[in-house]
Amino acid sequence: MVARSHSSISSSIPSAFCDECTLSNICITHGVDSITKARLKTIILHPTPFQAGDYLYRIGNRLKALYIVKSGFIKVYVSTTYGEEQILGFHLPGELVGLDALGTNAHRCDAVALDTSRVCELPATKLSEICRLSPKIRRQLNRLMGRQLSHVQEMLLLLGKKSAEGRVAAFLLNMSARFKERGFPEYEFHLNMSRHDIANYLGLAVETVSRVFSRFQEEGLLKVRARNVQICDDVRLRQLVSGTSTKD
Amino acid sequence: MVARSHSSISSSIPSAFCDECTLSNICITHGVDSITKARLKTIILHPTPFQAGDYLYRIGNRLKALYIVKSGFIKVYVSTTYGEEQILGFHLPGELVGLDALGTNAHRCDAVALDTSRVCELPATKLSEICRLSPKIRRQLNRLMGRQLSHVQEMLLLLGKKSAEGRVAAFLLNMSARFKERGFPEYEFHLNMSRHDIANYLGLAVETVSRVFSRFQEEGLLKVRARNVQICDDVRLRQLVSGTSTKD
DNA sequence: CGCTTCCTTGAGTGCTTTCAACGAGCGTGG
DNA sequence: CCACGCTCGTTGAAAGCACTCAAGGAAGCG
Repeated sequence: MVARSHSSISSSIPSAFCDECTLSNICITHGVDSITKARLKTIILHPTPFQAGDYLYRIGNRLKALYIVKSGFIKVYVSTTYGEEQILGFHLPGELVGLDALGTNAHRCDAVALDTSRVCELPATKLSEICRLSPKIRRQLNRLMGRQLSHVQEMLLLLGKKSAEGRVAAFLLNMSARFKERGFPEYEFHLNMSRHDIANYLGLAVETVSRVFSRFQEEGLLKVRARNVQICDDVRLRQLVSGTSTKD
Repeated sequence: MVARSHSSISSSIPSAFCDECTLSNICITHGVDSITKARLKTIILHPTPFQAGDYLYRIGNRLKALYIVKSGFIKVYVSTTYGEEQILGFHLPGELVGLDALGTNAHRCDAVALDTSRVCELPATKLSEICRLSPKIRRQLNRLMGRQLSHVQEMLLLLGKKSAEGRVAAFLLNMSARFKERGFPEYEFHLNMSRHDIANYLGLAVETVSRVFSRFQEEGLLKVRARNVQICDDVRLRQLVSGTSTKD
């Protein structure tokens, strides 16, 4: 049976200042010297938490700030004029949100909280100052953009080459790894997003996701109860991801 | 009939120095003051041209340099251990290649020339110096990363939500726009890549791409002769791109 | 308790893939 | 010069995977 005390990732509340923050090891400020940290402290804001459904920013908004997720869960997506949406990612605590606007100074995505979410805010007006502060920070920003690029590229591989089963398996393993990084159970977690969101993210129909979940459960790879997932056979899941599927 | 003098984009040869380079208006150095440009001149290298099939870098290589394409055509792709490949993009003159390594200092893609290609080389060791040179350059680098991110995100939408026809139409219009930016005919151009590459890039089977090309031609949207393409009805192509297709 | 949203499951359709064959273009070598 | 083999691109026929449509169950909320 799947435990039910899981929304835990939403209730982890790092303290307000970097040097005491429980996320510091995966945060942008990781490895920065204490002087710089002190100056960061004067720059970084801590706005009131976003509630589920609140937008951090919308498409077209001028870049106001970059956000580091402290707790909660952020969904980022693009939508076309015609109303189609494509979810680009789900952001967990420790991750930086808003980089999409660095190029044009205007956001090209929507970012919405799926859960009560606390964030640290790096005001855009202070960004160049932050970058001047230390080469370390510059490198960190580059690293984070690089990581984001890398993630999106993985997604391209997923959407371009993998079957429905491969995509869902990859998604679950990815979530698992990220929960683990954050000190949460690796093989038993709560998905904050709806099946609809998962389907959209993976380029599938809702029904297909549902069916794959069911099939995985039948085959003993998972135990699924609503949004609670327990991974029972990560080895086979990994095989499904790498397993060549369709085309090419 | 499609003209045949097209590989022209490979034979445009900007002069070696930025201030005389015919690409300067779309290059990373655009808008930089002359002092900085002079210093860039001392940093930027001009290696001997890459031949078709030559690799600029391979997955895992340490970041040696960023490359600005001066002429030719670069294909960038990831490949999994199992041998699957996913093409991430095709780079035309004026575009920056190698950003994927900024995060980890190691490349996560392969980059190969599809044609004889000249490049400018920004040595990685000089990168931080370049960044220190001017905030303008920093911003340009950010802009370029942002643009890349933005492009990959568009691709996600394409692969996640569009039908085969929509994908091919979007691909053709994208190429068209980029040729136009570079002063080449907008509605008549040569595709340097194979159908196989196009298919891979768009997450389709080769045969599907071929069929869509044929269908488009039958319907008077295109004229296709081998790799030469003439766009006859860009309006309907645009409709095909935005036209909602499958799922969601 | 009824409403709504979310999720699941079934049946049928269809788009894309797969398998297969063929023509064209091209470089090689007899 | 032409045959040969190769890659590339096209086309046809058939199969399959994922989608659409439809219905019903479960859970949350006023």
